[in-house]
Amino acid sequence: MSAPASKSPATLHDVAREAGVSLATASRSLNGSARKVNEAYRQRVVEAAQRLGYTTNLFAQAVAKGSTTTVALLVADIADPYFSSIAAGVINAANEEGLVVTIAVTGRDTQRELDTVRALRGQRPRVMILAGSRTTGSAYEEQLRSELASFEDTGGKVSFISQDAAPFATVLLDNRGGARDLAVALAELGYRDFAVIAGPREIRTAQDRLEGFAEGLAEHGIPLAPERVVHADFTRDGGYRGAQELLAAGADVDLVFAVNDVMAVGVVSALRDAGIEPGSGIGVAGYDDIPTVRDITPALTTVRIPLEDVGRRALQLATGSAYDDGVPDSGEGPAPIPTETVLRGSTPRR
Amino acid sequence: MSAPASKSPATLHDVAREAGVSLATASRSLNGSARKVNEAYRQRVVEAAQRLGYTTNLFAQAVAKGSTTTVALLVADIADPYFSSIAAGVINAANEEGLVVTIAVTGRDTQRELDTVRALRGQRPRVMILAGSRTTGSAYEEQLRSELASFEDTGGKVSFISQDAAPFATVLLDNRGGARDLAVALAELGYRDFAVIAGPREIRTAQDRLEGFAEGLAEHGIPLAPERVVHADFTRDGGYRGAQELLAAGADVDLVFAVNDVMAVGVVSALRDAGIEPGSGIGVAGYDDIPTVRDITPALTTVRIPLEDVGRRALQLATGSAYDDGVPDSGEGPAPIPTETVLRGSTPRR
DNA sequence: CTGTTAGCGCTTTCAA
DNA sequence: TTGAAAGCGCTAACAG
Repeated sequence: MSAPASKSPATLHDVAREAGVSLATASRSLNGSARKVNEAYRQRVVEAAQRLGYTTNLFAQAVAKGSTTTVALLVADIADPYFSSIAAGVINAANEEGLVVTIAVTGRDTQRELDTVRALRGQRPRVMILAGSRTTGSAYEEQLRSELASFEDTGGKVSFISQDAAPFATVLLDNRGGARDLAVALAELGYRDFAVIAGPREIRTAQDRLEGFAEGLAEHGIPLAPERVVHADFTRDGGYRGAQELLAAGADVDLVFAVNDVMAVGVVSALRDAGIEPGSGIGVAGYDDIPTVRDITPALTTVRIPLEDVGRRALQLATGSAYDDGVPDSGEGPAPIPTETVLRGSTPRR
Repeated sequence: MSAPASKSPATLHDVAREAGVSLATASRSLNGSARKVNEAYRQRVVEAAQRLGYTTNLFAQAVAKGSTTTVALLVADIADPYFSSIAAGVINAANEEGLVVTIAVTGRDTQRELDTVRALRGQRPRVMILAGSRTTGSAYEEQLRSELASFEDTGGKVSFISQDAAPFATVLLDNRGGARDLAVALAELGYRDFAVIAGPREIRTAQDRLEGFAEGLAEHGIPLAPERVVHADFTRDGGYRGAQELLAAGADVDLVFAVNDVMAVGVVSALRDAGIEPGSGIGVAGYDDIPTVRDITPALTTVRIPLEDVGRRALQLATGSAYDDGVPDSGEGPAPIPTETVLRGSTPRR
C-alpha cells in the first residue's frame, strides 16, 4: 500500500538543462519541423531526452500551437460490428497521419449525442466524425447542426457518415440505392411476398433502406403492404422480436428483409426457433455485410458496404488527405460509396 | 470552396470581459469546484459563456491543473467483438466519471504496442488500460514493463486485462481455470477424442487456455496428443484454416476446442464446408461468449466472460472507484472475474 | 467573495 | 543558428 513517491514527468525544461542548451533549442530539436539545428546540439538534446525518459506533453503542445492532433469519433454503439468496423478504419487512417482517436458513444440518443458533441468540443479536436444514425425531424437536429457549424467556424472540421448531411462533408452512403438493387435482385430470384423488419421510424438510415427496397419491388410491380412492415429496434434482439411479431400476424411471406445485418441475424434465429428453416422456408436478407453474416447458417444475403474504407474516407475527407480515386469531388466529398448486392444461401432461387 | 473566416474559439478571457468580471471569477463560475461565487456574477458569466458559445479548453485546463481527464485504451483489434465489447465497458464507465477515452490498436504486434504506449504517454492520460493479448518471452516484455513502470512513477495508473500482469493492477481472467472447467464439462458429456485449435504460441491467453483444457482432460484421464493441437491465427480465418489442417491430417476427432469464439466460428464454417455437420458430427467449443455465437448454427458451447464488465472493472480498478463487490481486494485488484461454462447445441451429449 | 498575478509545458517571434 | 522572452488558455495561490 506504499504510494511510490510520484515524480512528475520530465519537462522540456529538464531536457534543455540536462543537455545544456536553451529551451528553444530543445524544442526545435525534438519537435520543430524545419531542421535548423546544429546536429551536435540535436544529438545532445535527443540523448538527454532519452536519458530522462522525456515525452512531449501533447496537451501543452496543443495549447501552445493552438491546434491538436485529436480526432473525435461518435458512434451509436461501439460493440456493434457496423460501428466497430468503421472505427477500425478511422483509427488506422488516423494513425497514418499521426492523429489520435477519441471515441464517444451516443447510444442512438439524440440528446446524448448533442451533449457529447458539446463536451467533445472542449477537446478542440481537429476533426469530429459522426457515424451515428442520423435522426429526422427532431428538435435536436437544428441544435446539432448549429453546434457543429459553430465548431467549424472556430476551425474544426466535421465529417458525417450518412446519406445526406449537408452542409457538412459526408461520406455518402447510398442506402436507398443499395436497398433498391437488393429488392430487384430478390425479385429476379423469384420472390414475391415480401416483408420488412424496419428500424425505428426516426432513423433515417432505416427509412431510406425501407423506401429504397419498396421502390425496387415497385419496379417489378410488387407491392409492399404497410402491414408487411414492422418497426423494431436496430439491434439483434429487435430483429428477433420483429420477426416474431410478423409470424404472429400470420402473414404469408416468402422473404424477410431486415434493414441491417444485426437485425437479420435476429430474424434468422427467430425463424429457426419458430420451426421455419431460414432459406429453404422463408428467405432472409440484411444490409451492411458485417463479418458474421458469412458464418451464420444459411449465409446471409446482404448489401455490402466497405465499412473499414468508409471510416478511413471519413477521416481523409476531413483532413483533406483523400487519395484521388478518380471520382469527381464535388466539394462535399466524393460520390456515394459503391454498394454491392451479395447473394448467399439465405435467398436461394425460387 | 470559400473558406469561411475562421474565428478561433471563445476563450475564458472573452467570457470574462463579456461578463465584466475578472478571469478568476469566470473560471470559478464555470469550472471551479467549490461554489464560492456570488450567484449574480455566476449568472452573468454563465450567460456570457452561453452567448459566446464558450467551451472550456480541456487541454489548457489540463496543462494548468497538471492532470488530464483522458484514459487510453489499447486493444489488439477494435473490430474484434471481444475487444469492442470490452471497449464498450470502458467507455461507459469512463463516461460516468467524466473521463474521455482514447483508443489505440496494436494489431497484436509487440513492437507496435510498445511504440503506442510511448506515444500515448504524450497525452498524459490518467490511466492506461492494456487489453491486448499479452505475449510471452519476447524481448519487448521487459521494455514494456519498464515503460509502464515509468509511466506510473510519473503519476499515471495502468491496468491490465490479463491473466497475470503483476506488478500492475489487473482485471484477472482465469483462462486456465475456465478452459479446465470446459474440458471437464465436455468429458462429462461423453466426448473422448479432442483436438484443439490453439492460437499463436506467443500469446499467453492462448497458451493458458490450451494448458487449462489439457489439464481438465487429464483429470478425466483423457490425453491430448501434441499432434491434436494445431496453432493458428487468433482470428476467424485462423480458426477456419486450423480446422482444415486438422481434417487434412485425418485425425479421428469428436470434439474441437478453439481457444476463442472467433476462431471457433471459423471452425464451424470449415467443418460444414468439409461436409461435416458441426454438433452432430464433430462437437465444437469456443471461449469468450461473444454475442454472435448464439446465432450461428448450432449455437456454440463456450466459456462466458462478462466482457462489458471486464472493461468497466479495468477502469474502476485504475480510478479506484471500484464498487465493493465483497471480494477481498488484495491490492492488485479483486479475485479473477468469474467464468462460466455455457453448454449449447454445438456439443450435444454423446 | 473578488481580482491580481504567477505559473503549467510548450512554441515562436525577435534580437543577437 | 541560438537564446531570451512573450505568449497559448486556464488554474491557483495570494492579497484585498
